[in-house]
Amino acid sequence: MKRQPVDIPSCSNCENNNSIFCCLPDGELDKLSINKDNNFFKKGQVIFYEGNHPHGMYCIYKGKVKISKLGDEGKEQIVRFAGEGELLGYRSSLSNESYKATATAMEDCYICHIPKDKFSNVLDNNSNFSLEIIKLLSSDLKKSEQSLINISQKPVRERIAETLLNLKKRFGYEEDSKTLSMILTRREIGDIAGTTTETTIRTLSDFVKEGSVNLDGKKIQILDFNKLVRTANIF
Amino acid sequence: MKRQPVDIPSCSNCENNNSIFCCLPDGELDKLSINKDNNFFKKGQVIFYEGNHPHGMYCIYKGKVKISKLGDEGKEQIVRFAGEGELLGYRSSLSNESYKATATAMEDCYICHIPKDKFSNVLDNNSNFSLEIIKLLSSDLKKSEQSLINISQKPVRERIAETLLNLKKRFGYEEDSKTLSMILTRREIGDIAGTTTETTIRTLSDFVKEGSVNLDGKKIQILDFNKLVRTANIF
DNA sequence: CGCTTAATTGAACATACTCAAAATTTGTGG
DNA sequence: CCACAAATTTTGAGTATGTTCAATTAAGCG
Repeated sequence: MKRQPVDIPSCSNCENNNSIFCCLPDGELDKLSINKDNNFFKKGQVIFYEGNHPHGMYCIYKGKVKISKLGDEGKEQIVRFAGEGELLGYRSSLSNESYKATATAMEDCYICHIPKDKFSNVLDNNSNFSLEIIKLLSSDLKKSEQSLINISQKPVRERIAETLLNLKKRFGYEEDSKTLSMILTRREIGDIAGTTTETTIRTLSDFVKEGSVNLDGKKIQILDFNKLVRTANIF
Repeated sequence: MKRQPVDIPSCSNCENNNSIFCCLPDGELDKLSINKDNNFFKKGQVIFYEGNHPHGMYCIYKGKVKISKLGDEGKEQIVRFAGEGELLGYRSSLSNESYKATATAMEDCYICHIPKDKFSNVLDNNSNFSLEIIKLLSSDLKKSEQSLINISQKPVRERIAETLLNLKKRFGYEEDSKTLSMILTRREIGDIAGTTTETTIRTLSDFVKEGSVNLDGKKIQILDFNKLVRTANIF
């Protein structure tokens, strides 16, 4: 597979305006653009590793990324996903710490890198932007605490159902309005839900038997959304 | 039990200088003090409930507080503890959201309340302070993600051992240099480690048999710290 | 195609939970 | 300070959920 050449616009012309930068005036955005560079990552490639040191932060221009941590026995736990317009690695960079997780490209990605000092400078001079970062962190923390309580207290069956629903909410369907557009291995689904590959497979095949889901290789179709909500036991 | 009258100093004279406010110049600290008020909470009383709405943030002047969330079946998960000089409820307040957890006094507490607008104002005008808040959130998020992976991947025995070690690190020993100064019920220890009361009791009594711990009612003495570290399987 | 990786299935097993009952501790009012 | 009620701790037995390990089949990729 060859790298597809892509023209990367300046931050102020970036079409990913769902991003956290939208609260910044154009002048400030341009400051970020000055030293940014754009990198191509092929599907499966690692953007940064847990334990290594950051020199700035990444912003996804195109593609999807998984953020994961490694447990003691080498088992992976997927912490979250990041999509277009989202930031990666800014926490470690701002706190001057090593990366606390590994970021891996889930598909071919174009990802901009912004040097730490530029980012810090903009942060210092725009309290609105600081507040956005604080809100972002709060939101991530909320989700992490919710995952904690889910994994701690809910049975695997409910967690896997909820994982499918979250994938739907986060990345939506393909054109057929039922196939999850995020393609994951069974192991990765288990790594989100906090269970083994085998249990994931068995549970998914239960869902098929029950008619809430259809499987076509790695493609997962949600046939009965409400049933899956009931299975997930969400209120 | 009667409320003990206590003189609460202005924030700039507060002896809890381990707090996040230390990066602020005195003038700014005084702004926070203007509208703050101090409240007494008896052991066991709730400072705020998950789901309710914040009007500002709390700063602990004296005492210890537990932060917990309720799972679907009503089982509690203790998310973290907060001690003197630490902030509570600032996330929800800054994000204009309801509280995502419940805060309960673990002992008699004096806790200051600072109105939202004062806090926001100081945040807007002190980028150092914003950065401190960002670092604080990053640190909480890091811990939450670590707990997630622990609960997901480690056996109960290791988690309970690690819980004891964390209680030691966080709150230290009494004068005898071996009794944990944080007193918890067996249920609460389980609510941290993500397990049941019965399993907690059985595991603690295993530790006693193995000589790493001694139990005296709710008081827990750590007899062999290194053994406990090995049990916790921490590197 | 051939090779590597992923998915699937089965059976045995272990960890930790549930439920029930008894013993102990703690808190409170008199 | 005591007595009683309430809460907590403890123990036991049975059990379910989910893991582990091994073997087979299918899919993806160069």
